[in-house]
Amino acid sequence: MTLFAEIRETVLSAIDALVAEGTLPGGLETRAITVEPPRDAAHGDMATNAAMVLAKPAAAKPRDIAEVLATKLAADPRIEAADVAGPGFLNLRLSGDVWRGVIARVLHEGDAFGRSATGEGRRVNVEYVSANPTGPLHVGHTRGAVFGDALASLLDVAGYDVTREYYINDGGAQVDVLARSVYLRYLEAHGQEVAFEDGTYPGDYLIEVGQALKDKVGDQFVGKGEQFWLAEIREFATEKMMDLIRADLALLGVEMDVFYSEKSLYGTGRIEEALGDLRDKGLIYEGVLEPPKGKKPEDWEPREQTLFKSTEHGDDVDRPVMKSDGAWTYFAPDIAYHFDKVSRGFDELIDVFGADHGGYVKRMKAAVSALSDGRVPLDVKLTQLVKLRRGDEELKMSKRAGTFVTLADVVEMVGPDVTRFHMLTRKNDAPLDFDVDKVCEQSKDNPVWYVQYAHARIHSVLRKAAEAGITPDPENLNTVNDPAELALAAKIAEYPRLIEIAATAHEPHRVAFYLYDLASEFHALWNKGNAEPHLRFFQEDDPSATSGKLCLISAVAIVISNGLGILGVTPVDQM
RNA sequence: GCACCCAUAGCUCAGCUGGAUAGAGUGUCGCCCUCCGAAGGCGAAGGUCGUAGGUUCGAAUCCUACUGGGUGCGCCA
Repeated sequence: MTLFAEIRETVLSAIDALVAEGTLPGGLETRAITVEPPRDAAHGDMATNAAMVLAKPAAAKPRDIAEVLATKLAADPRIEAADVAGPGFLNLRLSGDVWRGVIARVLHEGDAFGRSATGEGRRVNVEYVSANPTGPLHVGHTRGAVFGDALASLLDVAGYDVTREYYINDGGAQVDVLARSVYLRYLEAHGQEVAFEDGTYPGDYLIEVGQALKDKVGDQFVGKGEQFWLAEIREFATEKMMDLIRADLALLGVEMDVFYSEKSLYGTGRIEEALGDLRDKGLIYEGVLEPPKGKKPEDWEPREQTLFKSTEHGDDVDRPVMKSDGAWTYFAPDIAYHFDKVSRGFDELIDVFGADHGGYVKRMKAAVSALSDGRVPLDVKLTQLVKLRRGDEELKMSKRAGTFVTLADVVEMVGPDVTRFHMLTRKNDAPLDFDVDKVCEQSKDNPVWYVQYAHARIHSVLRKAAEAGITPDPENLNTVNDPAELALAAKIAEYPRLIEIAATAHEPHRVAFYLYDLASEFHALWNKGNAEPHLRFFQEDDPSATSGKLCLISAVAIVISNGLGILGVTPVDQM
């Protein structure tokens, strides 16, 4: 339980006591009562809206309720002061012992500090990256990979049972294109001149795949028609591409639990089974769709297709699952795939897509809602574009020219830690500027560096103290009592609550912002030591005070390390 | 035409799911910098939270309608 939740319990039992005394009427709804850090620290350590929430049902003035509640709460040893403010807020100031207790707890729990039980062991599946197996990952995929991975870690820390999953789109036309492209490289490896027409992948990365194919099969496909080699090369090339992608992900430290093949859904009855489930629910029918208004395709003709009645589950129009020639649309295997996820017993599903899949969200939610009878929520997180630049120069992507910046390029330029952290310094649904020069800068406006610097600085002090034979010992915590020091401890106390909020909202970027705040406050306290020597962490003639202060900064380092762990960034001890 | 996302300080962005006087970095201006670890520190100015309504004790946050930007819209996945 977080400190905020503990104090909330205290508030609730104070209310119960007031009810028992007859000061407040019984049967009050207390769900809306919150205990939060106030926006302005000058207001105290925590604030509760209890009086305002209870005012109406209790038929009393908020400030009057706040007054009696304040008296009750002030009797608690942990609460030093309870003041009524504004329209009826109750501002609480906690005793120094509470904050010193937080520090001791962090030291005791170590890397378990911040772990939470909010997930209650619920099984959640996070699907991310899922790039087509037709080439190396590029910057866009990088953001999805980092976001999905951090979200998965965040949920794990919050007590969920997390599965990280990659859906391999190896069942559609694009892998045929891949196979044909590899065939061209294969012919090239045999010394032939080849031309890459539109509709093939001209990228250099296929050269070695063509060579590898030659090494494997010799010249048996040369001069043969597609029917002799397409299936085999498709298989061969897809595997090579997945090797490539796995290697790319490894550069970022991303490891999937499950790679799920789209192809495995075809010819195995899985698609038919999933659609059968929808059919049994009366959600599949033959029909003709209206053309989209405004932007009508040139060659629009009304066609009868097999449709999924997604409008019954919140979509705008029904969606085709089968083309007019009887082949499945891409939506059909996706339905089957999500049916499979539901069948595997997940309590929650999360899909991380690129922003260009925005139009796909409603139908996917509709499908999951229908397949699980509303039991399993699906959250789709869209990651917006990454604008990669070096200073004023924009590093452009062009598929036609074959010049696209790959994940490997980015990691090579700035390293995995900087890549990961920076990709998480923006909400997933906001576009991201990634300046490869700026993210490596060593200054305060570079959050990655600033957070790492705080961690390194702390370890530097710890090393220095250790040389003098001083270590952090909670026995000496009573020497930590300056308001500035306790304020830093209070910031640390926010961490577990932040994790719960970020996990519930599926927003890992909050962790990055918190770490920047925490690092700022640590650096500020450090600087304050310049003017006020008693705040310096290393006190020349006072080992016990030093030891107490070491506890405080050790706790900061632990929280930074834990937070960075969620983001997948390695904390450094020196720089 | 429709759907989804976005709009907050000159610039880049936070804002804890409805709370108090809306915050940070950068930029501008003014002081300070013989300081455990240098790559700075303190302070000031800077806002009708895109516009107009609505919901209520209370709105940047929820609802509606507009404006502007992005993404997408039946045999591409």
